[in-house]
Amino acid sequence: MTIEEPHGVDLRERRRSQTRSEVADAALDLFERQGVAATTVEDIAQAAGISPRTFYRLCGTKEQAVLDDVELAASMLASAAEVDAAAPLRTQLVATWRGRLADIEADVEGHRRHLRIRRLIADEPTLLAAALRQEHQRDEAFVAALAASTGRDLLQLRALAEWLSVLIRLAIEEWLRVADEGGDERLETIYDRALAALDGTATL
Amino acid sequence: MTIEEPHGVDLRERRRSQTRSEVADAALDLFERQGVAATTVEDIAQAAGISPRTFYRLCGTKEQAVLDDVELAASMLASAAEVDAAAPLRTQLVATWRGRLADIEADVEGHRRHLRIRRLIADEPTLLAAALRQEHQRDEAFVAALAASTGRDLLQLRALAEWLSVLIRLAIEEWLRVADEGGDERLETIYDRALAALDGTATL
DNA sequence: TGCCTACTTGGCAGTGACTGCCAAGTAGGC
DNA sequence: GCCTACTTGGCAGTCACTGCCAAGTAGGCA
Repeated sequence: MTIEEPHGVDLRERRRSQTRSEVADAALDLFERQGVAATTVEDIAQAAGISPRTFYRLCGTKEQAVLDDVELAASMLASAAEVDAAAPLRTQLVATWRGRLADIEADVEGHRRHLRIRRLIADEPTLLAAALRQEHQRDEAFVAALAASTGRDLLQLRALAEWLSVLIRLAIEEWLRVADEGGDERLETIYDRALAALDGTATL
Repeated sequence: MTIEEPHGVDLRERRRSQTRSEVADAALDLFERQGVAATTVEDIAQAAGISPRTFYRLCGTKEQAVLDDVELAASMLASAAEVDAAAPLRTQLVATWRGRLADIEADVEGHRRHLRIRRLIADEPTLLAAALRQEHQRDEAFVAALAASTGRDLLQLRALAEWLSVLIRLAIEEWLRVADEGGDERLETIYDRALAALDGTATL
């Protein structure tokens, strides 16, 4: 069992994530064209050139097919690990994320895709539910990671995690809104506006 | 059409929500006993003495059967309408909700049920997804109501709504945690702790 | 009192998501 | 060129959910 580990893992893994992303493309396309409800798994599978059975093994559900790619999750966990437990947490995380969003914006191909998915999520209730759940899991993992690396009070960490999550969501949703109205405001600026809005909450 | 409106609407409505809550009880019971996945709609319908077809008309989905009852939604909208647009919003809303939570705690029968549902949500991914989606819709409606009654900047209102939503979620989840560990801390106190944690975020 | 009509209920049939199981490839490592 | 782990696809089954139609049911009215 363990002996065979280093077989062709990398190669197979690569192939796997290759088809995985082809499937995601096919799904995204069909969802945009016909809506999620009207798109069957068979449609997607056919468009991606695999069998429905394989689709399920690969993606689990229709929704996950387009959602898994929205991987801020890894970023979030990474930022939890990098944190300096002795210094102010919020400041560090806010700064980290400003950089992270700049990276996202820099990858034009990737962020265009990201926006397409976000738009879809906003329109499709079943996608929204799946996305929210994913986000929630991400937040929980984040809290766990923060707890591990800082050892602080759980309620406070939860508050911090949810707060940060709101900040990012606000920024990205505002980004989508701006983009859909033809604006070209930079993501970083939008992020700063979102931050200001969230902080301004105290005196609103 | 319009002539028949005042028929026996109230009476029928009453009957309807009567069976509706019987169904909810049956579902809650079965979910706790066997888990959501292992419980079929037919099980619930049978336990509630109705046909599956009627179940769907009444509840829409398995998950909604237990979720609809978690109606903080009305409260939230009400608090948006009551708001004094000239005074500081956050302060008003925080105060309103302290009272609202006190009411919830006062209704012992009701809050025990509420905790059961929350516990279930925490354990059952499919319920979680549905609950999150419901919460999201609630928040959007809240923003719309706030916008209507205050006319302030949308991004700020969104930030405020999400912030408040986090506060309430933190409080209720902490409440569940405390309850499950046998503590008997008052909900109001927990709410204050959650508020402090969320405010403390800025300097964490 | 008994009909009229709007509304409710339940059954039936159909679609499609998702799963476990089994058989047929396929591709590294010997 | 075989051996073996892993991948793929098909098949059958369960169950969520929907539209349609037929059979109640309960107020309101002659």
